[in-house]
Amino acid sequence: MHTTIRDVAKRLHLSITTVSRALDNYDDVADSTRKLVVVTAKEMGYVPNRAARQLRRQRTDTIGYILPTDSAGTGFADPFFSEFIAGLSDEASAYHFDLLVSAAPPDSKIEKELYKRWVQGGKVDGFVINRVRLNDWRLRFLARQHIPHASYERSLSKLDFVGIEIDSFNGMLELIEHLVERGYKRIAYVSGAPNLKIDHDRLRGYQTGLKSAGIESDPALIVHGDMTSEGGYHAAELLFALSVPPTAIVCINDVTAIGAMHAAHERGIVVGRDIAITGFDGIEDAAHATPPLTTLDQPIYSIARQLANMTLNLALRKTLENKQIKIQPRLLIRSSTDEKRCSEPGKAKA
Amino acid sequence: MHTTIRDVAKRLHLSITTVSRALDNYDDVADSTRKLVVVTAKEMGYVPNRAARQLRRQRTDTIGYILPTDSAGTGFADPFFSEFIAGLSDEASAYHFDLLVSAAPPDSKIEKELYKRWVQGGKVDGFVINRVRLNDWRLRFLARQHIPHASYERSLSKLDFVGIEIDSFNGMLELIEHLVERGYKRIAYVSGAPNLKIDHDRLRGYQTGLKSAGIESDPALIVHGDMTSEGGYHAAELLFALSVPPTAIVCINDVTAIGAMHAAHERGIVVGRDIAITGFDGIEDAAHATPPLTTLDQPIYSIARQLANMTLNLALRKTLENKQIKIQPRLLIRSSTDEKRCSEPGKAKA
DNA sequence: CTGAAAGCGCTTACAG
DNA sequence: CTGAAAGCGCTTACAG
Repeated sequence: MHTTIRDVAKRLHLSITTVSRALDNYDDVADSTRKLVVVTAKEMGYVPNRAARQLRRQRTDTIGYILPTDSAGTGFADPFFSEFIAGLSDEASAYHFDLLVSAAPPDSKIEKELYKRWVQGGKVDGFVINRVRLNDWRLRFLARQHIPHASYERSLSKLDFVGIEIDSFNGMLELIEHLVERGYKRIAYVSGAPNLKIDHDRLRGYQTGLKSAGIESDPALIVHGDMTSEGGYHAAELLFALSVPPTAIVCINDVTAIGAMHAAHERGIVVGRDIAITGFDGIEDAAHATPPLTTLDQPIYSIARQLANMTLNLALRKTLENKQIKIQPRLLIRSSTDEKRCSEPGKAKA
Repeated sequence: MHTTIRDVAKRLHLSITTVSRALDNYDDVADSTRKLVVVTAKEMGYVPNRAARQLRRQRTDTIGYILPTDSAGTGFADPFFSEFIAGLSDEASAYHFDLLVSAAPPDSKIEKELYKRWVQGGKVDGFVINRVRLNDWRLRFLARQHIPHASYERSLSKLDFVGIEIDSFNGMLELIEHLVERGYKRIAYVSGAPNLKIDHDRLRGYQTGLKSAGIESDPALIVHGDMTSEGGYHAAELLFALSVPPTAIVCINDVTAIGAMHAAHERGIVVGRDIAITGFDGIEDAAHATPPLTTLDQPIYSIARQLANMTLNLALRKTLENKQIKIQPRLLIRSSTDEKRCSEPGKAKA
């Protein structure tokens, strides 16, 4: 179909061996030959066939990432993932790696088969994983198969961990402290999925934060979301329907918080005055929400780049400088918690 | 490394030919043999090596998509792309295709090299393209090379077009009509990039809509954004600084509108009362904005699935039922334009 | 410094 | 119904 190495060799009356070596910068090729080959190859538009190279080299120079979509498929609209994928792509490109992407609902049969097929079929050299679950079969599977991978968040298992951890726990402590300082006491939490590592950490941070402030935790104030705006909206509605509603709502992530703000707004509750609402992520839209959203910011793009970097370096059998990176979220205080606090409409239940 | 077809054949004392054919459902294999092969292959965890198959079949069963990122890389946070990629992945998976993703700034050298490398290196069988430019080299290039592709939006060129078009023009007419009906007359437009097909259509729709309503268009009311919230924010600031600011702002997309709402809010201008703001896309966060955003909704996920479907069917040399699909955006009227209109603070300039 | 040859793991005419 | 063989386009020990 396209120009092959054979075409280039023929044109120059050289062997394909020499052409291949010239292009790969082996040092046992005459300089004059190399130059000739390089120029001619470029001129002829020669690009090594990917499949042939993969087959011969027994590696793919490709990393895989599987999006944690809903089973519904639609409504998968968290800008977190746009940024994350952009980061993965850019880092992969910088190393002449490719990024293979697919989508599957977390913990589904589809997910399992995808990972297995990609591993067995030799589609990728390694994986980047996020939205890690507390007990995540992916991590066990990849470790057992000795497939390079870097994950955002470690699971609870004792496995060797390569990846990045964000200190959600201390971030939440700081956030709760901020809220308490502003006078908020009846603070609710909207979760993502209970088996997510980040949810686990953030909930613990929330609870410990309350305890440190001497606030008794009220189970009615912990409600389930699903990390979407829609979920945040419904969760907030439940909270507002309580006999003693919260005066602050801490959300697992920004899009959840945006949904919660919507629910507040619909009831005429003014965010930042009547109620405080907070997020986690630092997506661009959070800065532009009405009012701008107080959040724990994490550098999504950069995290993605680092994860891709770890994975591809593992795939290249290089030793990593840092196998485990810890990052601190940065508390961005904005108007959604910034105005002078309202009076607490009631006391926390016993 | 992994189980190969040879391993399976050896175990069953069959030739690799027979194993291959049994697994591929050729009809000249004894039923009993086929069953045996299928069961054994599954048991042994055999998955055909992707590179070998690609090399032999001379096709990749992979479609490519290149994200139009900023050169900066960071801040690429439009949920449009999360949904779009989810759609591409899901459709590709359904046909046992893979999705290769990379990122490059529009019209950059990097973009050019990526497309060329992917084509020459036989990395993908076809492409899905969006954010089409008026005069888009990608479309010319892929047509010339006879590479299957489907694009979201056609360019201005006369090339055969396979893909989806959205009727931005009539959508905007309808939107402007809605605004005029509500009494808004001084209507501004925040653009994306002037060379984008969608921007071209939407701007024309805006202008024609004004004309139909007998409103003279004021060049000062047309300002540049960049399809991000940040861009929308700054564009709106410019508009608010005009001696006679607009009473309505029509934005190229939803995230731009969210940024514009922020700018309004910051100046104490109440959106939906003091000013109308509209978007385009129908992303989830638009429904949850404060106030919820009036927008022209398009089914992003489904569009992506259809584009992927077109591309992979072209790659499979099947004839498409519809080479060109036109869709109508759906006007979703929400509170950002819904409240009773304010008095116009001034007359349009001559 | 250069080339002939093997082989990566498949698929697919072709022969029987 | 089954198998032996060629060949997809590379890379890389090995020989000279």
